[in-house]
Amino acid sequence: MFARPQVSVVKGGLVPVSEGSSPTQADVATLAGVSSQTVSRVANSRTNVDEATRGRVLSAMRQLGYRPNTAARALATGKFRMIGVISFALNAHGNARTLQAISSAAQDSGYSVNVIAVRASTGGAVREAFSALAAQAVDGIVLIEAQILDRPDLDLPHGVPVVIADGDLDQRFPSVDNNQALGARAATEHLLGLGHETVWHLAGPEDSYSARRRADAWRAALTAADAQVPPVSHGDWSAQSGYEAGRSLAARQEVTAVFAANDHMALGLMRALVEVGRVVPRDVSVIGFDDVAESGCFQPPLTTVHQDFEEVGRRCVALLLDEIAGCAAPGAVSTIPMRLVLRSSTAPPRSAAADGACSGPGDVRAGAG
Amino acid sequence: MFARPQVSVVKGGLVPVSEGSSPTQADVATLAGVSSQTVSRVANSRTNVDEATRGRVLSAMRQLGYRPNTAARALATGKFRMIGVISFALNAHGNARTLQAISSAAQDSGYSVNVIAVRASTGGAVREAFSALAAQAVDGIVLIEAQILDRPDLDLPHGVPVVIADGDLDQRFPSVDNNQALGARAATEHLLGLGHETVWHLAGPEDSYSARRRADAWRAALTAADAQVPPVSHGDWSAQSGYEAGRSLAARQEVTAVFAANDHMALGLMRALVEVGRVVPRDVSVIGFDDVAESGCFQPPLTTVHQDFEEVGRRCVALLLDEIAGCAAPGAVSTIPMRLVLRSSTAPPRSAAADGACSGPGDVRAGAG
DNA sequence: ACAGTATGAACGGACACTTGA
DNA sequence: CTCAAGTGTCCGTTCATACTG
Repeated sequence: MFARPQVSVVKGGLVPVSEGSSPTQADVATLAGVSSQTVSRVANSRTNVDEATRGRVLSAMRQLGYRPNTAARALATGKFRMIGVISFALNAHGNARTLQAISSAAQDSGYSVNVIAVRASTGGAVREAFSALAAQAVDGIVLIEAQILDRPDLDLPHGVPVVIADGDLDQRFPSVDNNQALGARAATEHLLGLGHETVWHLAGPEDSYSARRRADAWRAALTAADAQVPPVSHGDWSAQSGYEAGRSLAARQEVTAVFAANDHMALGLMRALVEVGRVVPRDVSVIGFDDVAESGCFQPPLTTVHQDFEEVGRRCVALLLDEIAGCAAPGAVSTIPMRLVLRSSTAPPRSAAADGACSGPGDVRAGAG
Repeated sequence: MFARPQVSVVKGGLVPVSEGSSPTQADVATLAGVSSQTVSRVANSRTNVDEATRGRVLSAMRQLGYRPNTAARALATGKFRMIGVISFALNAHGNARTLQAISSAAQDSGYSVNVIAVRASTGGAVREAFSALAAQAVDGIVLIEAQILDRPDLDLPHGVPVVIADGDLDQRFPSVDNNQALGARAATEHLLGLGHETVWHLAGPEDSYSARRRADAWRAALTAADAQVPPVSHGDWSAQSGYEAGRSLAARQEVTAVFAANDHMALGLMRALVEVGRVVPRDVSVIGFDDVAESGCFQPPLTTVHQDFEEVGRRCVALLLDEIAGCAAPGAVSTIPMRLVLRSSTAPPRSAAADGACSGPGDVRAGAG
């Protein structure tokens, strides 16, 4: 029972303790002349503290630059006030915007955000990310872009609240979704409405739920309109992949309208069309998906489907916080509407005006497959 | 000294404790038949544990799905194994990529990442973000895009290791930088080398260090080549702003070469040029900055300066970890090289072949200012 | 009695010592 | 005397409970 070695002794007077390490509740208490218990009450804005006392404590806190130690608080309460976000490719446009929104919303609710960028989609990496880092110091988890869940071996730890953004297929978790089907249908119907006999589709990767949902809706819209369903090409969301897939599309004279699963692939496709001398939208109409900020400056400005990623992020946080609070709706799906943004990359098919000149299959350059 | 209420009693046998809450060190200890101290030793891979014992503990941990409680560990060690990242606009291309890289690198070193997206650049918001959230549960901080630091009233908390990515001007903190000057100079010299009399500049926002550095290097390159320095226009990095600023540029017949401070503004500029019927690169050469993934699919494919954001992220983490470890180099600046990517948006000026036809100032549409 | 405030035990782990071979 | 394992107390907060005026 000697003098405790660590705690700086401020017995004497009102010397502000300003050593290297941050001040503790006890330091504040000493300075304010109250017990640390009272400081805790003030820090958590409890009721039963005298106004004058509260004021003293508050000013002591300010003077010392006191910040409650989150680790200690977390240990004591079992709550971390932190949400985890797991995502592939944070640099992907939509994911980045969603993350930004999540971060803002979390801050507003006094939560901080722990991001994990999963590099490979190897099941192990995801699970490890999940359990190792997130499950521990986090009150809940948002999973963005969840082809992750595709692999059935990935059992998410139960007990930890989870929300899936844009990717769930089963109903195990609440999820927030852009209304992909609505958007894709609107896009397809827009092109059909312009008079195109059918609409081709440049889809996203096969293991992406978003991509799959867009493709399904496209197919359904075509079928509903009694239009033929052409074979789909797949890209990986990148402009480059859109260009590569676009070359075959561009070579087929019968292609007059293409719905690309995102704006960047649409850009690549348009590049491919330019290269073979087909002009958009005169010869081929192109429609994108996402409405990335710069799509209005594409050449030509791209007609596309606008997604509200900010709203997705906000709702994810709201849902997750509900789950954390205990008022969980197990399979709740929150759906965000999308809208078509009309610009200049779509038009009625040329054939509507003058047909006939269309040369036969001899003109087709790439493989007929 | 009654039975402790919380800790589940596993006295009897080897019943795996699988209640709702996660197992503790003590649970593992009980199951393995050792003291919790030994479990701690195994968890931290200390040497002085018998191999057989270690094995027993390890299997007990596995059986229980034990994960050390990060809060408790942080409280005991004073280390959080977490780095904070503060950034404006996470959705901005470069920032997102840097964050992605930071996240990967941090994971590799066993750190997790706490992101804070600062919404407004109001000094208060930043400081609050900084001290309130980050300074607390974090071992160090990476600041991305630091016009933040511009305001002198923002005193970063001392004691917390900080690294600045792409934005420091003073030498208070170690920083990692793309070699903006090199890239901007290369871009300018490339255009000059093609025979353009001078190069115009579409700069980024005035309060961005990156933008400023690029503009400075452009100016220096011009001066070094005895070329006139035209007035600069400013955008906000967005394609839209590039378009708006680009309209004045496009209207001036004397503009034959423009260096845009990023690819998206270059895209907007090209759009503006198209609208007045000037073709790139025949009438005007355009060069961008960033080399965003899709710039090769622009119309025409954009010549630009490639930035290695991944390397920036990696180095930020490395530097920060050094600082945390104590081997800090106060004003260390780590610079990443950039390289020019030649595509199809630049060419010798048209006047080099045939001039004369250039109509006078009467043709200029927008204000001459 | 009642308002406020002080007290001591967790929370789960790490570490400096101490003890047992 | 060395190496394995155990004991005790602290990290900074919260919370239930006991205590003052």
